[in-house]
Amino acid sequence: MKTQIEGLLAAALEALGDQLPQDVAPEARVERTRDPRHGDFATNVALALAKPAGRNPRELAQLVVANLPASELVDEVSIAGPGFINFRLSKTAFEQEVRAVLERGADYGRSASGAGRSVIVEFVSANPTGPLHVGHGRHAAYGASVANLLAATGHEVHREYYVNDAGRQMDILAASVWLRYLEALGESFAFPANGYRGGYVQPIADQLVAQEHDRLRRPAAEVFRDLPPDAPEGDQDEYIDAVVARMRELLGEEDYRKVHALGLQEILADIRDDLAEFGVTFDRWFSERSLTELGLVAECIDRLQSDGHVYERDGALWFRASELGDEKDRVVVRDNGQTTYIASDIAYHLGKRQRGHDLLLDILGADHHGYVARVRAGLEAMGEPGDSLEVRLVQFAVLYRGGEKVQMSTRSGEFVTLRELREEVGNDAARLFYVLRSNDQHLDFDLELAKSRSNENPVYYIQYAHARVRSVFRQATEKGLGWTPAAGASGLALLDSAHERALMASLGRYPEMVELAAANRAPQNIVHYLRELAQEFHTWYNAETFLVDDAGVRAGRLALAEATRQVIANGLALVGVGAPDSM
RNA sequence: GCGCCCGUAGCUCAGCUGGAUAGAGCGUUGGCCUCCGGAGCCAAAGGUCAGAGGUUCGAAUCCUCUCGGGCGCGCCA
Repeated sequence: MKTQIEGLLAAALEALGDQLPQDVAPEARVERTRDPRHGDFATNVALALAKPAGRNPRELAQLVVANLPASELVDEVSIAGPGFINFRLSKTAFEQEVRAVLERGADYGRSASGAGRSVIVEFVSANPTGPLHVGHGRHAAYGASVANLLAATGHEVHREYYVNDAGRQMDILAASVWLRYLEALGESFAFPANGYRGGYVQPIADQLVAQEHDRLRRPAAEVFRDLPPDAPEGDQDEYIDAVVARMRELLGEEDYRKVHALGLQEILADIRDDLAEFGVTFDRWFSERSLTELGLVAECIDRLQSDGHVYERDGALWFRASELGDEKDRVVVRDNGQTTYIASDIAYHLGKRQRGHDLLLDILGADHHGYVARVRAGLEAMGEPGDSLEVRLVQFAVLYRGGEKVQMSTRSGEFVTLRELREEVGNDAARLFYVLRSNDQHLDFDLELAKSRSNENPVYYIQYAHARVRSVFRQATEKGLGWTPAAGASGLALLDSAHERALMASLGRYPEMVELAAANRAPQNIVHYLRELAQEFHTWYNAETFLVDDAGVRAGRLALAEATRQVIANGLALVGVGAPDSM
């Protein structure tokens, strides 16, 4: 609808030709009005052009209006306030839009505005050292919704999970698995303070027992001989690193790798299943280790070196990030010869560009904001545009049960997992609650509210509207009242209540909402829109009976109801929430 | 100390990249089922958009400062 108005306006400006400044000011736009008394759409072109044209805005507005081509879509054009041009659309325009919803079905709201643009969305990317917790759930829901929005607007979208399988945390996981294995075989000792103590480690250790029996068993006395003290007397980090080193020494690299791989494989499988059940899938799980194994990190460092972007100091190799917008220079190769995560990240992001993606969209935790300048500097050093990287930060989610905050601590292994949350409140409620708030706003996630079956809960409120339409159609069938889209389309002309007109107008806004939400990476726009749409539907439902005797009116009302259902279903799909036939 | 994010109704939050009289939900108060699903609807009350400057036809929105909250500032990822 908006595009059609823009078309009319463009024609008018064209007709005026050189009577106006050549360049239409970029801030000149066609927008929805907020107040229905101002019609349906308004444009500020006259205001925007007044200054460059050196003319009175109202006078300009009259000129524009006089040159607007006639259209059956517009009932009235008026000039208001300082020089706004208001358009009141015709009933025909609204009916046409409802027909478009019925014709395009699940495709209604999709556009090609992003066609030809390839976006790689990286999200979740949680360390595979344990199950996902509720914070990761927010990343998953947000990232998946944004990816859906981009796909719906025609972008070519690639979803990726970066697997941090190369770092120290993974070594600690391997050690934790092995120690639980030793315990299972009867060794006894104090579990390291900084090891992974969560219950999920045990089944992996048990599997190791089943596979290897006691082949990897070593006496505890040998394992812990002459290690530095653990916390609280000593340093827990130093201690756990010593345990890892001892493990590698006692098992040898091959068997060490075996345990490491088992831990990684099991936890990743769990994460993958968890996300899949949550409706979140990836096109690729990208291994950090593969970057090193394929020599891409080394290649990247070579390039930095030959282009003069690095220097040596204190035995380490430093990247001149501060010359490219970062706060300080960063170590890419440590004094022990190991590359740092920054080197991997640069290689990884460069690879994303080399794979042909125009936009690299990273969804990261708010605590990673310092990382942005680093990677951007890296991309620029590699000759890639810094603005090809876009980062959206997701703020923390805090769980509440009723009014009580649910305490969590990763350290003790006492955190609520995403799986537990999903089992408690259901996937639909979880998906919707996670994207209800703007990503850069802290989220208070109330478990009781998410479970409640009342109008406090937007999930049920929106789904209920969808189910109600289905129910009405079931009733119609039972009463032997048939309905066809064709009959519905012609029946629309018979609808003229304020509720019906308002509902039609809201349906027509959907494509703009998708466009907007995609551009702003703001799935909450869709949720809020759906809530309003459901509200208008419920209001209409209470005010009017659909299954009336007059076949024409009945067909029209069913058409409008069906179109509403379709848009609700389309919108819910974007945020990964189901549209049930009954509840 | 420096950097990033946030501050909107009693509570939880929207606010369409600067538009016309700032909106929802909950909560509070008062109404609506012989009728397609009451998991619903209608109505009322509730605001110095943290504060102060600035930019302009026009600011919750953009800029500066102040106050308050969160998060960063490793040869960890």
